[in-house]
Amino acid sequence: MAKIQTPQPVRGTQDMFGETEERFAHVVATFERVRRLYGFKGLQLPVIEPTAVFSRSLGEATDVVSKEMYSFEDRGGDSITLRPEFTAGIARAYLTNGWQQYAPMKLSVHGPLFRYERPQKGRYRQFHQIDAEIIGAAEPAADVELLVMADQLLKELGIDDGVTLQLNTLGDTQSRDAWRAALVSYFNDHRDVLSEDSLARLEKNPLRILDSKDPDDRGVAYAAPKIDDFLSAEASDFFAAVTAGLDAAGVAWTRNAALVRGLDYYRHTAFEFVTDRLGAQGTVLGGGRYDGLIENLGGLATPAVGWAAGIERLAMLLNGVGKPLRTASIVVEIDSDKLFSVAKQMEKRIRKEGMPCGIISEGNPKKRFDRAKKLGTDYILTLNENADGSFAFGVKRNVLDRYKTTGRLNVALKFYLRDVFGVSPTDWRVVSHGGGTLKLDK
RNA sequence: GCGAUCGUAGCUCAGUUGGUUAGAGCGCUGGUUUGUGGUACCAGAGGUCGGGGGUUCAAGACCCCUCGAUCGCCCCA
Repeated sequence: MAKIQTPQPVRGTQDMFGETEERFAHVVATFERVRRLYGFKGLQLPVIEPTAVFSRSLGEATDVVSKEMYSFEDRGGDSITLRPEFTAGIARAYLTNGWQQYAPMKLSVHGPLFRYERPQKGRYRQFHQIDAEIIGAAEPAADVELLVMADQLLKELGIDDGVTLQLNTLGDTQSRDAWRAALVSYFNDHRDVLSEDSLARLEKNPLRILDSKDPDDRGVAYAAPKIDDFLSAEASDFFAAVTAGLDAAGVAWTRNAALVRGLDYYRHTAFEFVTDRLGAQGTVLGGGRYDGLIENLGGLATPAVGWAAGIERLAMLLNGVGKPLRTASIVVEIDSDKLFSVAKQMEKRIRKEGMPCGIISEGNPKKRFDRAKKLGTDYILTLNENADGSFAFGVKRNVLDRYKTTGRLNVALKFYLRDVFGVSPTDWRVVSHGGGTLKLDK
């Protein structure tokens, strides 16, 4: 008989469990809380879109469209793509639902995205992002709002340490085009020193030479023409307004004139929060203004700005998952229906008080304690029977109460112990806070 | 798409220049001891050494292919 081969997971996907999952959930929960503080509305969007949503919005970035999207034909012969980003889908929803009527819109989403790439540190084929966008707002205050929110989010996650906000402007269309032309001619004059990769970039995506990692390119890139020399008065004022807004809000930033975007629809502000703690994938949150995108999708020229951040990367940077909930295990030491029913009632009250709790009553007594210890619960409550038929109720505390949550256990069982067993709340208070054993008379 | 490193039990790994029947810790199962403080004891189950092919008297080890993982390059919406 042939052995059944267990199917393997799809490359670049992950199964999250335990601490990994808790970190992930913490990032999402924090984002959901913070985005509300700034008045961003939530969105739920399809994971699949017509391929045109992305191929049209991404425009000339042929590598990205042809090689790095998960696309397939459905049974009707339509080309469908698993969303590789949020922005294009949001723009499509904005247009097809007539959301112009609500402009300017502050929107947020999170969920899975798919890119057919080689997995590496902090980079998966199915990955997850949080995303925030402001559509229909042309003023620099929108950029500032988004950045202030991002800054607060990173601070609340406790990962702002070692993370810096790098900021640049790509100018408006005229500025950007003039700068790009100057760069092409400059790099053409220095072909001899450019790396092989950068010679290819010169044809396809010259701006990208500026942030090349190749040491050969560094010198030329550093001396390359600067956007500042090509900025129109309007573009210059816009950027000044953004930086002034950040300063006023107390958000630290550094100028990175080499920070660029590969796609043509980006204008003005480009930014990345960067860390040195994630190897080659240093960007923790990135975005910019994409005033040209909605036109690419057939809409009226609509200003928009937004950012996205990889949840996995944020989760990796998390130092802890926040304030832990105190937990309890009830060990019923011997098999007894009466003890089990007492345990059940205690468990219910403890849970109702918001403290996770479970009963352990399988295996020999030693195993029960081993299991309770292994669960790492903060309190182990024991139930046994004394020789005289009364119950012995023990409380063992496994942790120092750094978070002042001792009260919960006390409150959960206070009246139960008093009403059913006549235990005085004072005696119970001592035991629940310091540990010890109580005799429960029926 | 390219490069480097790696793949042995459920997990983390050992396994010498190729040489008897592939090991340990943890976990798991059963039991013993003990009214429980992260350290008891005994026993047991569990491995096509990622997969395929080759070299050899002999391959977990060497060679080729393949799949996967990790890290980097390209790309990064």
